[in-house]
Amino acid sequence: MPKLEFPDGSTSDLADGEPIAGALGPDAIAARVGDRLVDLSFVPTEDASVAPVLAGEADGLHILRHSTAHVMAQAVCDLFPGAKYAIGPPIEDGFYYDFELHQTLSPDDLPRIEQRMAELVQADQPFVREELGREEALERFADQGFKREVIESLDADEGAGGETVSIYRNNGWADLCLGPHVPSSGRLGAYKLLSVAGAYWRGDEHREQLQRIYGTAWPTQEQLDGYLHRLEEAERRDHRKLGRELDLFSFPDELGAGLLVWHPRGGAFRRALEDFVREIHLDRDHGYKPVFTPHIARSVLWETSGHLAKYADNMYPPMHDEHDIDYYVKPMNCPFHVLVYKSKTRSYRDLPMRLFELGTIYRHERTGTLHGLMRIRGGTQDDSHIICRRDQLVDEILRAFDLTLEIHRTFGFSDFVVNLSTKPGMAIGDEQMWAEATQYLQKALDSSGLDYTVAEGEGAFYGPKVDFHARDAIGRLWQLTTVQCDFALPERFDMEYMGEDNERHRPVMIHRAILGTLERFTGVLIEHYAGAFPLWLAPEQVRVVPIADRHAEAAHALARRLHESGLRAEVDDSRETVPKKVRAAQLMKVPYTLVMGDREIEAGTVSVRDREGHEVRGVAFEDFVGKVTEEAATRSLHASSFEPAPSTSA
RNA sequence: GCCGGCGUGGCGCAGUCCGGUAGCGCAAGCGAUUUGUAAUCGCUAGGUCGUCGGUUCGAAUCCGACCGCCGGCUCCA
Repeated sequence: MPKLEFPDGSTSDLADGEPIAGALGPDAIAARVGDRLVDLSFVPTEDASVAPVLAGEADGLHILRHSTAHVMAQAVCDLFPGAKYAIGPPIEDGFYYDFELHQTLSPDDLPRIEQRMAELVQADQPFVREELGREEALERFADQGFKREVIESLDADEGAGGETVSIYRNNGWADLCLGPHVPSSGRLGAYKLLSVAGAYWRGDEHREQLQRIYGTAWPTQEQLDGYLHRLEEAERRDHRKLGRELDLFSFPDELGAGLLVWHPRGGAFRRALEDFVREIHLDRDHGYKPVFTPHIARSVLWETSGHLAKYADNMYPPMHDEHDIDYYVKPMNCPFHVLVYKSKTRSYRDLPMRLFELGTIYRHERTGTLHGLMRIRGGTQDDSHIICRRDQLVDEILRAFDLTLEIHRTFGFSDFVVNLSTKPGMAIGDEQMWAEATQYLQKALDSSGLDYTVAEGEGAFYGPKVDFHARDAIGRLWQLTTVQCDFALPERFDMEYMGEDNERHRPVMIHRAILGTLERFTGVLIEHYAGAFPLWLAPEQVRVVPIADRHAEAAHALARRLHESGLRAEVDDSRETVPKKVRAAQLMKVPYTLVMGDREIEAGTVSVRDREGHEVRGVAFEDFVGKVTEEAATRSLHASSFEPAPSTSA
C-alpha cells in the first residue's frame, strides 16, 4: 500500500477510506481514495465548519451516497429480520440497495425505513473498517449467500486483495465494502427514499430477482430539495403527458401495445420535421438519394441478413400466403437498401451511394420495455445506408458526423457524449473484419476532433458503431444518432462493384440514423422544449382570437392571409371571453396569439401576444407576417420581437 | 419476459379495505352574456367502472385469467 503524503509533509499508510481527521486542515475530515485524499468536510455537521473541497466533489458525493446506502441497508435489516442483502452502490443522483426479503415491499414501507434510518443517524454510529481473512469473512457472512458469492468470486478479480477482504461495520451490522465512508452515521446529509423495484442478482435475468430500493442523498437539504424539484420538472415535461395535453398522438388499446396514431396537431409537427430531414438529406451538398421500400418481405431476405437467426423473437410472427411462403414485417430497412444496390452491376464510379428513406419498421419489443414514444413497436427511422469503397469510408463517416451535428444544431442540441461501441458477444463476421471496421470508425473519430469513449461489446451484431448522446435543455442525455460500420452484410449479400482495375470488389456499408425513429425523436423534443416547440415545428403557429362575434369575419380573413404566407393559423371563434381564449392558447403553447377587436380592424394592425405572455398592441400586419415567416423559414429557436407601428394617423 | 403498483365518462380524480346496480372538477352541447390578453353564469348530456370468467340473492368493490398502463430489471439490430 503506497504511503500518502499530506500537505504538512507527514505521511501515512492508512487504509483506503479510513477517515483522517485533520489531514486537510484543522476542521477538515478526509478519507483516502486510491492515492489521494478526498475531503469529506462538506458533509454537514452540527458545527457546520466546512473546509474547502480539495478533491472532486463527485468523490465526496459518492462517499456520502454509499454511506447512506449502508445505513439504509442496516435499517432494512433491523426492520425485516432474515433480510439478505446484495449490493448497494452509489449511482448518479443517489444510491440503491438490493435485498431478498420474506415479504414484498411496497412504497408504503419507505417512510418506516426512513424513520429507522433517522434513528441510526441520531445514534451517530462510527463506520469502522476491518480487514478479514477470506475464511473469516465467509464465516462472518455465513447466512448472507450473496455476500459469500461475492467473496468467493473475489480472487477471480484482479487486485481485490486476494487473501483479505475489507468490511465496514456500524455497530453489529457490517457489509463487504472497499469504502471509503463518512466517519459516522451522524454525518449523512439529506436523503430520501424514492421507489422500490425488482432487479436481478448480478444483472442476470436467469438469477434470483431481488427487491431494490432507490434513494437519493445530498450534502444539504437545499440540494435535496433542488433535486426533487428537478424530478418534478422532468415530470412536467413528460412527453406522454404533454402528448395528450397538446393533442399530438395517442396509443389506442385497440392497436396493441407500443403502436400509436398521430393526431392532426402531431401530424402538423411531424410534417414539418420530415420536411426538414428530407430537405437536408436530399440537397446537393449532402447528396442522399430517396428510395422507398415495402413493409414486408419473404423470409429468405431475413435469413440472408442474419436477422432471423438473431432477432426472430423480436420480429412479429410471419404471415404466409397460399403457397406457404412466409412474409415478415420489416424490423429494419437495411436489406431492402442492399437490394436497391444489387439491382444492377455497380461501378466504382457509382460510389459512394447514399440511400435515404423514412422507413417504417416494426419490432416486437418485450412488453415490459415499452415506454411512451421512447420505445415503441412501430416507428419510422430516418434511415440511410451509404455504400462506398474502403478508401472513401473515413470521409463518408466524417460526413455523417457533420450532418449529425448540423441537424442537431437546428434543434438546439450542441453538447454530446460520443461512444465507440465495439464487437459484442454474439456477432457475425470474423475478427479481422471487426478490427478493420473499428479502426475506420476510430480514425474518423480521431480526425473529427470529437471526444469519445470506447464502449466495449456494445456494437451491433454486424458491426461496430458510434453513438451520439445529446444533452437536452435540462441536462439529460438522450441517445439519438448511430453511425455503424458494416463489412458483414456486403459479404452476406455478396455485394460487388467493378473497380478501376476491371476486377470485382466488395464495397462497405455505413448504416446511420440521425434522429433514430421520428417517434422517439419527437418524444425527446417534447421533453427538450417542454412542449413549447420553436415556431417552425409548432403544430399551430398563430391563433387568432376575435373579441366579439362581429370580429369573427375579420379574424378568419386574417387567418387566411397568414395561411397564404405559409403559416399554420387557426381562429378561436368560440363564444367565450377573451381571457379564457387567451388562456386556452397559452395552454396549447401556441407561439403567437393575435387578439382582434375594433381597434385592430380599424387600424389594420394586430395585437401580438407570445406564449411567454409578452404583449404588443398595434403591430403592423406586414411587420408581423414578415418577421414570423422569417422566423419559421430560418427554423429559428428564438421568438421574434415586435413594436407598435408608428402612428400614421394625421 | 421478470418483480411490484395500477386500470371508474375525452382528461384529472373520489368511491374499492368493511359487496347493496356510480359522484366531483375540467372539457363537450345548449341558453344567457358580446366580452380587450391565463378560467362569466346557468342548464343538459355523457360511464355495461379495461375484458372475460368465477364466488354471491346481489360485484366498480372479493377471486382467477387475459389485455393495457406506470416504476424498475433484463433486452434494445
